[in-house]
Amino acid sequence: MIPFTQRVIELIHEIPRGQVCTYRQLAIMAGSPNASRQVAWILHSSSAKYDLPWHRVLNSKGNIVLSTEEGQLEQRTLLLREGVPFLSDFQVDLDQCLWHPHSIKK
DNA sequence: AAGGTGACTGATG
DNA sequence: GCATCAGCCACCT
Repeated sequence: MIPFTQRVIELIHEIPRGQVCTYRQLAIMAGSPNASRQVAWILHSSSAKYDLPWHRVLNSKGNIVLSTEEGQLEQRTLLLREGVPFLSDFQVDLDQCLWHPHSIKK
């Protein structure tokens, strides 16, 4: 059985350029709908280690939510460079760029 | 083995 | 829309 963490990491790798995903969505796809905090924890602890496109992961409202200010700025820069549309400085337009891999239920 | 820790989320006032 | 609150869960000490 594939561990939850590895599952999430694989999913993040599948996020296409120019599109984004939410913590919750990843948790759902990884099989634990309510483990969004754990998804965040994974990003926090092993984004560099597994070479993840961590910048394509946002919270449920499409906001950039990082613990550090530098991180926020960096994420915004990376997303802008991929052509992701922003509604405001730190909020992307989920309607336009949310990743739809399969059917996601709410 | 028990308790702590998040880059979270939805409900509520 | 903003602030609080209380669930949530896999991983780390």
